[in-house]
Amino acid sequence: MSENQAASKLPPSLSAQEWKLMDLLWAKSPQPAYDLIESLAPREKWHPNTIRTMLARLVGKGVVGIEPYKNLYLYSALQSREKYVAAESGSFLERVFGGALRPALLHFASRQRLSPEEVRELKRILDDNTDPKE
Amino acid sequence: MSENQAASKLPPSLSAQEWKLMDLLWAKSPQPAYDLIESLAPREKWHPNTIRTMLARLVGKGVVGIEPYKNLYLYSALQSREKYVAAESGSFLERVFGGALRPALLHFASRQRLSPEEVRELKRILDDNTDPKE
DNA sequence: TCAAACAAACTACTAGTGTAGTCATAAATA
DNA sequence: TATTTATGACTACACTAGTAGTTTGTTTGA
Repeated sequence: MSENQAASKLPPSLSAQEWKLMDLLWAKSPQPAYDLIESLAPREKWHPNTIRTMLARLVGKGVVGIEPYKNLYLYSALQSREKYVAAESGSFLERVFGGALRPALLHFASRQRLSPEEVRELKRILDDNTDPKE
Repeated sequence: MSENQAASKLPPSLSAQEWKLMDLLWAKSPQPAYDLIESLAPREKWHPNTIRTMLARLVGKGVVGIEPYKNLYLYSALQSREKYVAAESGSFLERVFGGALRPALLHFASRQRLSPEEVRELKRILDDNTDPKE
């Protein structure tokens, strides 16, 4: 089996918990386990070892990199957040909306009151997004 | 333990596979296992028993109802699809976009070329959605 | 120098999911 | 009626994730 799935098109999916950990690494990499534990343990009420185990598993999956530094290890995100956002969005779209973007947008847009400013921004995005040729 | 989680605010989450099964039940309920197997087994290449097991588990979770009919059972979706769409959308938003709707919308809107008509429709949705007071 | 404290590694246990095999029973058919 | 077949129930097994305990090695202050 291939050890390095890091560069694969299909990144191993992340659980909700793993997202929380990864978010820290996406915000700052590399970091020692200690810092991650300090941030997450109280907030999520996780045991330090829980976080270490998660880290080890993410390293095993090739999602997180590990490098020795002094007497400990530094961990870093190997995959871009964007990649995961795209992958998750895709699988979400597929699962829930059968892959159709429009119903998803409609759902999200109608899910919450948007401020006029947000609406304006979205419209601008929509305009930019429209294929000018048509 | 409570047997009836059916009416709970937090429906048990569905896996991607379970969504596929539920989509059939959302399209038509009730249905005998046979019909579901006939639809899914070839398309998904699942063993009939796999589908029966999934059904049994969904029944156990209170997501699917079961009623005897002649010499077999009919299964039906107990939860509305909308409820699951909302729940999944919420957890997706939370996980990937930290619960913030706007970045999610931006992401989706910029994810794909939209046709002018789609853009128009979305704008209309946005207009309808805007709080008129502000 | 010796013990406390921390890092890392290893181990463990549960619940859920994917996937199906096996068994019992009932129904249909040769 | 004896046999095949369809249904449903029960059992199984691997894998992952959540969650942490245990062990061991290392660092460092008393």
